[in-house]
Amino acid sequence: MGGGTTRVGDPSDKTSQRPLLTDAVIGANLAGIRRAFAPFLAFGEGPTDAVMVNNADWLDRLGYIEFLRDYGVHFTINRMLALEFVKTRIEAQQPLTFLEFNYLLMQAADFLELNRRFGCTLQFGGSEQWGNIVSGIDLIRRVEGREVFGVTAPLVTTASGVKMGKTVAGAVWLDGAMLAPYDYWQFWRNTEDADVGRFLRLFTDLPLAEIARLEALGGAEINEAKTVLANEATTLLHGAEAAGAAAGAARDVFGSGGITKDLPTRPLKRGGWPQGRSSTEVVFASGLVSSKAEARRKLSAGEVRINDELMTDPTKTIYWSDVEQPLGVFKVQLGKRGRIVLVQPVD
RNA sequence: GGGGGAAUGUCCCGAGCGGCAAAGGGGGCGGACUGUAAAUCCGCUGGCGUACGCCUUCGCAGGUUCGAGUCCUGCUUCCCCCA
Repeated sequence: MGGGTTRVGDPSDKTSQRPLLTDAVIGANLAGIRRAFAPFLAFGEGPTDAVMVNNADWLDRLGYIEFLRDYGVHFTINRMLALEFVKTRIEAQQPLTFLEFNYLLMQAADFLELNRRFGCTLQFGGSEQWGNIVSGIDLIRRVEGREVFGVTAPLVTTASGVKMGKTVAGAVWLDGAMLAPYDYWQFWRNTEDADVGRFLRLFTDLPLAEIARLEALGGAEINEAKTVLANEATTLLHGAEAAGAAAGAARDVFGSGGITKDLPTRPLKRGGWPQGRSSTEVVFASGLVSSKAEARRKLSAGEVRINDELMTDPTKTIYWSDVEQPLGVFKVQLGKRGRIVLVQPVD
């Protein structure tokens, strides 16, 4: 956790100055990140358990002179100028601040510190971290005489070049409270054909032979592979039960057109309205749109179905008595086969 | 220290003779076509309101004007050139 490095910000992101975070916020973020990783890692005290540390623990105490003397001596400008991100910035006549230039020293120092404290020998990161990681490897070799390693992965994009992680409601959240398991399952189910094999290898633990069989499926049969991908990925994050429920909900929705309690559900206050609320209010309550104006637009454009009926009048009253039984909810759907949210009237 | 340039719809890029809710892309959402896919074509993409409508946006703060993204002044940040 970069509680220390966050104070200087991400050098590559020049458009937005990263705000200084208070210790309280950093603590909350740390807890949040820990929660996000919990399904995949076992945190604890055991020999193979995961630990999460905050680099503010050692970076904050570091004085400038001390920093220069302990770490600065091991870095030559000659080598740093040869780094790819430095070269490209200089060649492109783009400014490279001293702060950015120093960022990799701090990250290298982190690796060294982790190596000393925990015997950490491998640093993993996105491909843009290559220079930072290699600098840490060099530093550890010089200071400790130990050989350590780095692994980088390319930014994952879809076959059509789109960055991974964007979806209707924003990002693909790992937190089930931010993105319902059903929607997480759907995200994987809607993978592009060309990505299925790659994603199965990257995001599931299936045997390679099985993956090879799945990605060989052609035409509409590839959908079977997508279902497997969705099941596996959702199981890893939310567990087999949630994955099964999401798959079942999908069968009901896309197969029979029915609804189940496993679909995302949002409340709608009855308030002072005894009979019902306008279609705009109901759609807004679903969270499928971010404003009532957008709800009106989408209704008028014929994008919305309520209880399987195309609803084009933004002012039409939806009566409380129109809820679908036995769940007692309105089924709000964006697009003919698009996202579905159940809206439940509450007092 | 001196000179020049730039900041636009809070997703991004980017046009913008003083009348602008603001061109055009990309992205996103929807439709047609399909297989809950891709590609292609079409529509939508500031907020509030049932509605004539109202409100808020162009780095920040003032000013000129009936009226300012557009002109003037100061400030902030960034870039380039000279020293």
